[in-house]
Amino acid sequence: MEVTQHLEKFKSLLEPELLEKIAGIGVFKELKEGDILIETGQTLRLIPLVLEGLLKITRTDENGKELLLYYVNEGESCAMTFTCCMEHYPSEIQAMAEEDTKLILLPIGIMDEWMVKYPTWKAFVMKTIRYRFHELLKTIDQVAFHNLDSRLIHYLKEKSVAGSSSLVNLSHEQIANDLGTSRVVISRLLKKLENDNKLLLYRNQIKLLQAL
DNA sequence: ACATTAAGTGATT
DNA sequence: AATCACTTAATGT
Repeated sequence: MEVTQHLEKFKSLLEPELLEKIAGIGVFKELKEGDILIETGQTLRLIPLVLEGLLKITRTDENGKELLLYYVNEGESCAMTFTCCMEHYPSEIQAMAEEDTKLILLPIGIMDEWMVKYPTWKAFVMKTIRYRFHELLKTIDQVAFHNLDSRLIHYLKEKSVAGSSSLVNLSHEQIANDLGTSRVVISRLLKKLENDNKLLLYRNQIKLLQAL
């Protein structure tokens, strides 16, 4: 079955018996780029495990403004689900597929049992929470202690690394959304960076230079 | 050629 | 740094 092959990614993390259970209970789901898995305020009764692709987790304010919190990569799960959805609290974040994504959904009911029954599951849960928390702290750090310039530079570098290319294919608008600001501001900052020979601007594309 | 979307910019708060 | 209003440039049909 398709699910079983994808579970390979979890093989090093979870015991075989557990993997079988996941394959048995889990519901396979595919998201297209831009599809929304969880919206703010929604109560999710399922735990997502990302098999392939990338989920973008954002905070949305009442005006619909977004702020990028972190990404959920392949072989990971959303830490928020473990914490808030276990107790049936509504989600405080939004999860959107950054690219076409395949995932397995597990009912939250299994949590209690699995936590005691499978040490690897407990370790996995703890690990993802710890890692997410770390990522979140990095984001808070950026927001709290750095101005927009350095946040923008940091953001571009991360994108560059993620795509392993000095070319970043994003519009100013998209960047502004991720950083929770307006397009005009991003355009101005980018222009300044271009004048300083830190990067080159094209339509829907930015080339980062060594000087950055 | 025309419409649409992205990016650049001055002025204002 | 945000918003407005407007211009210019690139792209799609």
